[in-house]
Amino acid sequence: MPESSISVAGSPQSEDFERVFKDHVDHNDVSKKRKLLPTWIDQVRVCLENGLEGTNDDGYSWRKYGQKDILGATYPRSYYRCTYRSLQSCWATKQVQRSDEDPTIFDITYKGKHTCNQAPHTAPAPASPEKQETKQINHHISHQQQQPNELLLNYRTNLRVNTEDLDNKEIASSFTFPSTSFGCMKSENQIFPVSALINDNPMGSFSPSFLSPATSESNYYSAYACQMNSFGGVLNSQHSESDLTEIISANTSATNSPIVNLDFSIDPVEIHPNFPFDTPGFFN
DNA sequence: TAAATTTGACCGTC
DNA sequence: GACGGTCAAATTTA
Repeated sequence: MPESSISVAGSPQSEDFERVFKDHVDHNDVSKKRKLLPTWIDQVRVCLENGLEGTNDDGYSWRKYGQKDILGATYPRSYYRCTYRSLQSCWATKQVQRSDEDPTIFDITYKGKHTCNQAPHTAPAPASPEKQETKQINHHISHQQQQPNELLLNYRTNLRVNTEDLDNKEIASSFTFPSTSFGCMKSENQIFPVSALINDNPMGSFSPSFLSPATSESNYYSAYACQMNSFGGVLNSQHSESDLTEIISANTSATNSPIVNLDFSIDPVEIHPNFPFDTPGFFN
């Protein structure tokens, strides 16, 4: 799969996105007609990067089955279900909603667990729907005179994990951060250096004790503030509060939940802060 | 030609 | 009746 070749860690799930999990018990879906899905939602915010295709491949094979214009949303919402829905009775679905505020960001909501045998890392990985959207995006961007700041912003990553209602502590075992994606993490009002959280593991990982502190309400963690860019710097946050307030939780399992990887395909490059990005021809 | 996508219609919920 | 989610026929793609 192409994205594996651009992955720092070589993970087939390499994605440079903000992934947040929501531990959500869906008590409302009692429709008779509609399939009852497992009661968890895994919501992801994907930031597509210029020149990165397949950044949003979660390793599963999805088939698009619908698209709807959503009230108040600029972009339509796409509906996907597992390719092996019929073959293996896998009822996992996901919804992909392009962000109004930042078209390079896709909000992806996973519903239902994958019950198919397709492991993410062994997936045949046909062009995922996101890939195709990514291609469209990239095509679009290629026709824009993207400003340096926009470029830089494309290499951002921000992540928040909500452990509210975190009955399922499994999230800790499946949730990993790459050490290269950000330099610090914020837990509510506290900033934690990543180095304090991630030890020898090259990919970094949350310890259960970190992810699952007290069971107080709204005890979310955010790995947002430090937006490492490909130029080796830290960007100032330019996200709106709505970006920050995307609270998601996951009631997930280590086996079925797409593993979070925040990989960047471009190696960090040391560039002087005063580097003239506006030099003609530097950005094409 | 099989598989995937598109898209209008249908259905359930609010 | 509006809206979101799903179905399924038509169309496109590999």
